[in-house]
Amino acid sequence: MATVLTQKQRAILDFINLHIQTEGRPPTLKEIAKRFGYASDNSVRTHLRLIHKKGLLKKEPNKARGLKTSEFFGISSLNSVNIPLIGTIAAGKPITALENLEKYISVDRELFKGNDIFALRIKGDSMKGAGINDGDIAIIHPQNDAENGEIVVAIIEEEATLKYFYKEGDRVILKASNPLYADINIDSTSGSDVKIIGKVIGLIRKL
Amino acid sequence: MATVLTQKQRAILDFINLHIQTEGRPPTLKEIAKRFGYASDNSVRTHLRLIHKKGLLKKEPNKARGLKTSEFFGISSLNSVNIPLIGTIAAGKPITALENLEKYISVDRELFKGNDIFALRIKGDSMKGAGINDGDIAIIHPQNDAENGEIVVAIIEEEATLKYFYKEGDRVILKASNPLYADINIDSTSGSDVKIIGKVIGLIRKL
DNA sequence: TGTAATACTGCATATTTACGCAGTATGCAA
DNA sequence: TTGCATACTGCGTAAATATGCAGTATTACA
Repeated sequence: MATVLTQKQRAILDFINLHIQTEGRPPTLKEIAKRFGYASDNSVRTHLRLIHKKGLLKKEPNKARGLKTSEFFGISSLNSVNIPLIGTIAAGKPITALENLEKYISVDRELFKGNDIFALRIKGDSMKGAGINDGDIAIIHPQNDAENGEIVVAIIEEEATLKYFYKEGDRVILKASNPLYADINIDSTSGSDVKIIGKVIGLIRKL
Repeated sequence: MATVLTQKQRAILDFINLHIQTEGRPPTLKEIAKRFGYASDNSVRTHLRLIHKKGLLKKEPNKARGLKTSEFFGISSLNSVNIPLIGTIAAGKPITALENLEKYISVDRELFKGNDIFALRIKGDSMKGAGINDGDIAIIHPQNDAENGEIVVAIIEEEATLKYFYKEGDRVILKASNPLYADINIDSTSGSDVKIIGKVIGLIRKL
């Protein structure tokens, strides 16, 4: 008898599990009580005590949201990361600022590795020759430098633009793959408004 | 320029993520302060505010352990689906058979919707004009038909190939975007070996 | 019938936790 | 220099949260 949960207990345990998975934190006693329509959170406590007796719940005393379910949720084994998708660039703001945020998208964490990677909605056809089309989503690793031939994100006149990166001595040349666009030269001496903020490490397209 | 997190901010964000994953709940301000040796939890608060400004952290005010990292925005892990990545086609097997499986990859479920969608590693440059390069991963929705102009996966001589799909009365024409490849006509009367197995709904590229 | 386990209410209190305010220090850029 | 963003301390307070205690129903079961 002592190994099986009653319906109520099962429901409460399920709710706790779900809460952790969706909210990233366990519920409080009051939140559980509210969910099940209990007037007193003490009702919940007796249930929790019983579930605990049956070994399916741990509790750290005197801690806010101290519940732990034994069915350790495998978020650590999660193979995706949510990264911000930047739609438009707001003048004077950090590129990943809230103002620029379109939404979050989920990408495979093995495929696109790195801290602080983000996604950028591409406008225009300057990189069409490289298979990057208008409306595509580029995955960006933030960095200020790159290797020759890599594709970087440059902020030119408040606009994020993709270009091929080439370095010749002290000079940096940004080339579009589309010959209609002129090369951009960045001289280390001349103060330039062009900033390289990252390197393209991947691409996602929705058809 | 603060496009990226500072080292401290990154370390704190990582700690929060790790804490959620290992403990099942976010840390409190004091727990973060203790971890980093701060005497006052207010130090943490300023850091959190800055991380929040950069869009990588949410906070539910007046809640114990109210922090949410971007991993847990929305429905967290439910944000993504794992789909099989098909590397090579083994003769005589269903396309998603184990023999063909390269691995599983995780994709955003909002971006690529549908049951039984799978990923296909693209070989060759027959669709280069459409921005699909050799080595790209195409996201496929299984279906036998399509609309004019859509890109489909056809099995031609035991090889999965991408083609534009066109229908003229009873005839189906498969065109490559690369003019070096001849069109393929499928006549409903003639027994053909060409099979359309799905439609390309998206693309993922690792650079 | 009685008794034990489950299920629930209500209130008071202690602890945890978040937050507001006031201040110091450092590096960096105009 | 001034100004500004980052980095940090310390204190006081209010809200959130857990817990202790006392009690009532209901159900299952011996």
